[in-house]
Amino acid sequence: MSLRKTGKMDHVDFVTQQWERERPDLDVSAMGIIGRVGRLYLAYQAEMQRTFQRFGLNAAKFDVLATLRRAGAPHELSPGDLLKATMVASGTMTNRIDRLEADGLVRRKVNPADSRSFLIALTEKGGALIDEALEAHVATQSGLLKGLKAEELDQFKDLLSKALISAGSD
Amino acid sequence: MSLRKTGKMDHVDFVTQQWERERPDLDVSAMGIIGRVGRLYLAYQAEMQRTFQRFGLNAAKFDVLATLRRAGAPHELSPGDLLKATMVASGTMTNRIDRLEADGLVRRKVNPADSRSFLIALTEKGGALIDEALEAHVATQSGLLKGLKAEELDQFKDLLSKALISAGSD
DNA sequence: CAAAATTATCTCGACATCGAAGTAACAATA
DNA sequence: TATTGTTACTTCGATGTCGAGATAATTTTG
Repeated sequence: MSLRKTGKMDHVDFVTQQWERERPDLDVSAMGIIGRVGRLYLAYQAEMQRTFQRFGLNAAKFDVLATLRRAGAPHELSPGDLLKATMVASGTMTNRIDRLEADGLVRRKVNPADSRSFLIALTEKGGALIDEALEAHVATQSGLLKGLKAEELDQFKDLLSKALISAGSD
Repeated sequence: MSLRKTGKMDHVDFVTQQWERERPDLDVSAMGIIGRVGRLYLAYQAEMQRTFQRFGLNAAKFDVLATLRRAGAPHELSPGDLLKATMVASGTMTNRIDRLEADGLVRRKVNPADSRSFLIALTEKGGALIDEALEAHVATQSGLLKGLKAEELDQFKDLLSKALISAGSD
């Protein structure tokens, strides 16, 4: 590695520059964007996780509790509903529910409409916890973006939406 | 859930709207950005993984092979160097090297400068594979962004850099 | 109404990751 | 050179995820 990080170069620039030296035949311009999306995602995850931990949660548990909470009263969804909302595999959701149930944050109720299924309901404890954790979470998220002006945030959201469409998502 | 997805609303808009109904006291505007960064990351990962699989690789293996390749000849780094470059835990790197070695894509050579360490070297097979996979990878990345114009890409990169700084990364 | 197909969830083995503790080698000091 | 501290990597147990197959209930079909 003969290149060095200097001046205003971040890690993605450094990698890109290495590729330009080693494989000048390749167009690595897209890597500059996709690489930064990845770094940004990791930075966000790391910071948000700190918030979750303050409430004894992790991203997985928060995800399920928040999904139940924002579904509205009576804060009950079937495992299948939760699966669709959270995009994890079936066994993963079973595991998450098991752990939340062990923590006393949700409980499995019989589903009168379909006894293959259940209703996963927030307990009083779970509801109180997610309401509190959510407030901290949105504060954390605001803090992560506080370096951008309102106009930049609007532009950024537009470009993210366009990028999602370009990537064939949503 | 009484809200419905309609018109040009993506999943993040849907979630945000649920929160505005359930917790109108909270400012969830940051969620619209951070949520999209997350969705975009997942979309990119999913698509890039398809490319890796065509070469019998996954993101973890590609990551290590690419790091060795872009380091330049003789394509050898110590496990510690690879650790720093890839940001995984030490045991994870040991595991990755073990698997790549089992595939015949890298080999552990003695490090003449320090026998606590090794040099992880691309084999001929590994070097040929990563060169080929890399070409497909940059093509995949370009395809993921093809819906954005050159000017939009420039703006997007700037905003991502600003967002990284705002998040305290790099 | 019985049989077949579908649906909803759970089980379980494979795998990747983390990170603390262990082992071996190097470096610094007296 | 003997001791002490540091560094480099591996080991290993805990955790989380995936996804194919198993189980049980519902729905469809004849």
